[in-house]
Amino acid sequence: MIKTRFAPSPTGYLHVGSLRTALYCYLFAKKNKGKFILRIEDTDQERFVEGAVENLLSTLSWVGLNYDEGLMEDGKEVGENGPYIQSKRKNIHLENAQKLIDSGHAYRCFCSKERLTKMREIQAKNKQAPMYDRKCLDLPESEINAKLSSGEPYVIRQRMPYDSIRFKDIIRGNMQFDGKTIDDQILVKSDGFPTYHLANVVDDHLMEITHVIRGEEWLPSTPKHIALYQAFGWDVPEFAHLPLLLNPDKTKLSKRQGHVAVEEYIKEGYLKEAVINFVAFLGWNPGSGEQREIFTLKELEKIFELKKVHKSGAVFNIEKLDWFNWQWHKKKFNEEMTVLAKELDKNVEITNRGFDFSNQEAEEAFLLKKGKKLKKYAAGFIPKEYENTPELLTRALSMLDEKILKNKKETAKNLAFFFNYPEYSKELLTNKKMKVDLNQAYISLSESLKDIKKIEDWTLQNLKESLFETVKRLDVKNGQVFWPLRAALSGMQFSPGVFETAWALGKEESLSRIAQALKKLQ
RNA sequence: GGCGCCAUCGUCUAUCGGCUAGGACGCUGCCCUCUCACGGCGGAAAGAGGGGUUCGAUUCCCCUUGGCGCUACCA
Repeated sequence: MIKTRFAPSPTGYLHVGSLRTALYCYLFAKKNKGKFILRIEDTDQERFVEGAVENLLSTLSWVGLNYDEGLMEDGKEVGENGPYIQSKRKNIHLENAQKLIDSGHAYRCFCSKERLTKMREIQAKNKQAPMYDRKCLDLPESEINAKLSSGEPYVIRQRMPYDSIRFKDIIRGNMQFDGKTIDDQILVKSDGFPTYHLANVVDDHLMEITHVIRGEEWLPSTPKHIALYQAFGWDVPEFAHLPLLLNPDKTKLSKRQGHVAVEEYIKEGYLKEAVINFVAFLGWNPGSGEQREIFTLKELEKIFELKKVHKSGAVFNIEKLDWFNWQWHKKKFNEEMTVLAKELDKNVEITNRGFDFSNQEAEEAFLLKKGKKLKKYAAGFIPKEYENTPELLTRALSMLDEKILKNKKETAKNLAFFFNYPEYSKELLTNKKMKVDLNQAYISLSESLKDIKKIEDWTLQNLKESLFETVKRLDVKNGQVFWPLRAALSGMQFSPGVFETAWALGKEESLSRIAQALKKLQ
């Protein structure tokens, strides 16, 4: 049975790079009908951050990466190989460290940090690789006991075998490291806690992890881990080292160059589907000429292959994330709107341009419901004062679906003109390209005003009919009527279309704005 | 400095030795159109360099160059 694990350390938040690691671990396990487990690696007491574990778990659950074993959100642990919080496994680690001392694969080191620093300085000066000089390797038993009983602090170091170590990485193929260049790793710190290296190996073994999938930054320490497995006499798991996620300048993705915490993206309103989809494609691709890019988690579970993960790092390109987000927003919203439209009108026709309703009532009801839905989507980006006229707000929002779905942060900006008629010069009502001069604008506005005044039922349909009638009567091009009218209604160079704008504003306000525009032209 | 990893458009990538090097993001032209947007159709844009192997290399090997990672009593 294949078993993978995601083993984050709770240092504050879930990093997007970690999210991808977790995703790949999850996908690989799912694809192979294996198990995915979560272990908290909190052996570094100095870096402990309050609330970090909770944060990690809730973020993981937000994206939907469920695990079969590990610490659950309610604080309970699930699985037979617990505890899944590393600090609770301290004794297990220490027992195993002792075994290593007994078998000669590890030794106590009493060197002070000062001595070690000095030693490294000298080595650096001599252009040597900084490595522990094994001063404490062959300390006589009597001396060790004396130091121990006098309470001198010590660490436990792994005695590296100095043989060259080879292994096969699933992603990178054959790896080889010269054993002589590998430092005697500290296994247990002087505070009595194990380091990552010991704890990770012991726990992975005890938890029966078959595939260690982790970031490339661990590649150089993999030989140390393999040496440990061998020292213990344990089976060595398979390794897969994932390429790094990069900043635009190609350095390891960091906080300094943009958002790196998954929760930031949640806060910004990114959809989990988009985040997962985007992150899955950073460093992996279904290959075989597949050109589709939009995939659900479920679909990814079926097609994911570790062997197709790349070797080189991938730049985290926020613009592409935005595109994925937009695709997903659109997809989900359209699905919801289709359901809604069918509910309201059994005979609605779905065209690639939108919905054709069989009756006006259905369309009007649809628009209002759509507006309300969008209000929820853009929650937090709508100024409070707009809530004072909720009907206007709903109608206005219903016309801004694409803009809101694309970037809800600009909702207030897009909404403003509906609520406050902007100041503008009469030139806005003209358009050279469309052959609308001041005179034409005056004619178009006064004639269309005359027509729409007669509309009793202020519906989108009626507005369209009425205004096309105006165009026909004046015998001009659509734009010659619609441009000045849209400009007059919105007071803006860019806005939703005429019909939509007029409909949203309502009859009274529309007539008033047209009248005000006409005044400018007199 | 030492050790290691990596190398196709600006970015994410396809290619299992035959390539007029494909797609996506971004950029851009045109069309649609009452503006913006959406949508549709195009365009510019890539195999780091040098050696091999081969009838033929982006693809396999070597070197160079470049980039990155690790080099803590952090993970």
